[in-house]
Amino acid sequence: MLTHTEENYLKVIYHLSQTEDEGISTNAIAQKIDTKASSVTDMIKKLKEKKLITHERYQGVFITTLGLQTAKMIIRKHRLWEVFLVNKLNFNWDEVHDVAEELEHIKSEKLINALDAFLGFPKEDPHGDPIPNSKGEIPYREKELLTETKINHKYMCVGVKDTSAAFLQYLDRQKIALGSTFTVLKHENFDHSVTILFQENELTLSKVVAHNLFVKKI
Amino acid sequence: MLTHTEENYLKVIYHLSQTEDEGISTNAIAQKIDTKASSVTDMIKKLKEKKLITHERYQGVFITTLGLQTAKMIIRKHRLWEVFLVNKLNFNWDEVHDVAEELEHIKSEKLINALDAFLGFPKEDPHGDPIPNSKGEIPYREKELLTETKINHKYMCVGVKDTSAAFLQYLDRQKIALGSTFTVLKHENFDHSVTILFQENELTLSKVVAHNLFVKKI
DNA sequence: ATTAAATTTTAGACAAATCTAAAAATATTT
DNA sequence: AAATATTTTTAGATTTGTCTAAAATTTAAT
Ligand SMILES: [Mn+2]
Ligand SMILES: [Mn+2]
Ligand SMILES: [Mn+2]
Ligand SMILES: [Mn+2]
Repeated sequence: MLTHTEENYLKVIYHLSQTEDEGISTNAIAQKIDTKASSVTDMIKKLKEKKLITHERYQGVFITTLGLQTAKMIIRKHRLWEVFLVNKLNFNWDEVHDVAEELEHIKSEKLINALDAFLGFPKEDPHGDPIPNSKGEIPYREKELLTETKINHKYMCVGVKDTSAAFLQYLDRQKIALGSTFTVLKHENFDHSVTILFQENELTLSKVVAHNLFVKKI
Repeated sequence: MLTHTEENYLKVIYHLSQTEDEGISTNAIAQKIDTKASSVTDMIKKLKEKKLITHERYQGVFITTLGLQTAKMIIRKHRLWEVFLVNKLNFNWDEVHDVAEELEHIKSEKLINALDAFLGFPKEDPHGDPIPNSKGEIPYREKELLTETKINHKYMCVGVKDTSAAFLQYLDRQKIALGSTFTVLKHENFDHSVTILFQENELTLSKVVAHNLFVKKI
């Protein structure tokens, strides 16, 4: 049985492993968890003891198959609870993260599977992130960043890379939501901003924004 | 901000206070929490420090107004989550307690009020226990134990005093649920069992059972 | 009113999760 | 290759919640 803290560390290690084939560094983990490297070293020993990760001194951390499976179950819970909050309790997509961060630690297989069924087995959370099924399988969905799109093609917004409240609220103000469709008009070479035709208006999105919006050609 | 443990202690103290006007003894708390008296003494100091209880050495514990209000909010959460599990996720009434024991510690005012609304502002949980509203007001409902009923009157089952899975499963086997109606036929003087006419059959319930069933005259 | 029994508190220890400061190992510059 | 900088680990301390064993206090019994 894992503590909340162990689960939070494992989730961070899982996410860092997604974009890194070398060992995950102590510092990288410390930065994500917002703690000290020495605390991470302590926790690494515990997770290693529980066979969730492997680790050699100074060599970085690798997640094991068990760790991977465990992490995916925590992420499954996090994302299902987010769907519940948005679809059933009318939370906005910028309000769900902190609560889901707590709810993801509730330990009941029956609960999470019943919740999954109650929500109609959703494939994605309110930020467009895929929800692992009860076996830990993650549904794949084609998507690319807005920065990588081709001009004069039509796209649909299918996810956000940055899930911070600040970014989500910015999108709300631009009326951009998951499912929004638009045509890419121009990629500005100078500042890498992207101009789109959205709801009959031209809208220019900065590189920061474009680089955090997942879209799909339609 | 209270820890899960502090909240669990406070809830136990609240419940013990309901049937006791003297101070709550260290041992009584220890027994409910399933811990040692010395641990309780330690926790008493913390709860006193936070003004949730008052305490003089060897004199037992009294809950304060702040402690009372805080306890009621935890109980509100516990019971609302139980309603959610039974009404929305199809849990049986004997399966909800342990999960609710975890869910009650999730800290979000918005969440619990949204859940309350989503459930249609229920007045009682799946065991017939009243749900405090957002102000901490507890709806009153007339009820008495089956042992205190009068013969030849009709009653409706409105609650259980013992909420253990074992008792709830016993009631399931007898087909007795909240809302069930019956006529009291006889109080047996010798063993204090109660015979009722329920669904056209005579059913004799032992003292233990009758003393844990709340009913209301109809 | 003593004595005996039960309850409650204190003292000291331990595991979990954190921190600071210092040491050890690795990586980067010159 | 040596010197310097960075990263990582260790050592030792702190807080929370728990425990055992012993002391203090209250309650019950003789
Ligand atoms: Mn979390
Ligand atoms: Mn999400
Ligand atoms: Mn609890
Ligand atoms: Mn209940």
